[in-house]
Amino acid sequence: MKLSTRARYGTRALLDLARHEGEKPVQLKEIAGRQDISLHYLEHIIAPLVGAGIVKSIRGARGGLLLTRQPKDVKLGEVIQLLEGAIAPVDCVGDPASCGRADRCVTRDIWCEVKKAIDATLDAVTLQDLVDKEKRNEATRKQNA
Amino acid sequence: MKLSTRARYGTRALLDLARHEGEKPVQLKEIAGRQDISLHYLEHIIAPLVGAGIVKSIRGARGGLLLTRQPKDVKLGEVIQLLEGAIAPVDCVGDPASCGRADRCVTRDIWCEVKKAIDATLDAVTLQDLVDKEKRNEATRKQNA
DNA sequence: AATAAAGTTTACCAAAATAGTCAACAATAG
DNA sequence: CTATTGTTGACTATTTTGGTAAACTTTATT
Repeated sequence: MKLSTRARYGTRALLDLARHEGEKPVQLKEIAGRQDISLHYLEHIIAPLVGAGIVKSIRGARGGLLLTRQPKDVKLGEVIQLLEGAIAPVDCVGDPASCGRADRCVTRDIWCEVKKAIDATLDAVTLQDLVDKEKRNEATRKQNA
Repeated sequence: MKLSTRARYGTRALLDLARHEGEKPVQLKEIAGRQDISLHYLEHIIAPLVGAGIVKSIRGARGGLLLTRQPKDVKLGEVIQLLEGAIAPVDCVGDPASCGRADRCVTRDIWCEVKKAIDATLDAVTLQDLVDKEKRNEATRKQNA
């Protein structure tokens, strides 16, 4: 039950993008630098997000990335789904045909509930929530310094 | 976010054990047969459960496995934990030192919540619950047949 | 004591998934 | 035209997972 680093890095990258977005596009290179992620690897991670239309990319000089929606309209569940594929603890949750026992398997019911619990948790959080939280954290740290 | 087959098989095996347990120990071979799991593989899966004392093994002729507690006292969360290791979507959830950013990382907070959601779901179910559910299922199937 | 029936342990292997790098390419601003 | 930036696909290394095999230990039975 581990989250892939793609999902972790991708979430961090989106959060970074949300925080630094303004008029100008944010460059992959900047995000990679701030988040300590290899630029090349980050390219691959961002790709599915561009593909899904969550972020828009602008090529060429002065190019970069932009969010296509407001951070408050981007649920974490959607992001993880794109980076990680569907959150199904076992295949038969999404695809009952994948196991001959699915129709009478009581453990399957449990895995379904687990999936629901995860989805609910992730869908309750938006990028904006993360941005806000990060800002609050930083303010607190500054006070204590 | 996949569950390993060890966790799936292990849960099925324990459920099988709980259902067939009586005075006599239940043999690995029987469980393997009923649950369609390779005997050799099942041995590996059961090992940590024996180690943790959830099941007791009796060697030699007429040996087999026994549950050391009543099925109603075995929470699924505990079982999965043993088979799968701690349910930590990312390492820093269980071990903040594993990532230098843990102290100020807001995404980490989310992963912690996901963990909590999963744990809560799994801890709400016991082996007895599964046994009961399976029995009910079978009764229903028989009626409809 | 001998033997057969269990579980235990260790070693090993193959396939798949994951993490990451590299280099050629495409688009765009200036 | 050219420097800058994202895109893509090929490639590699590592880890995890799923599984098999064989030697070993313990115990019941005769």
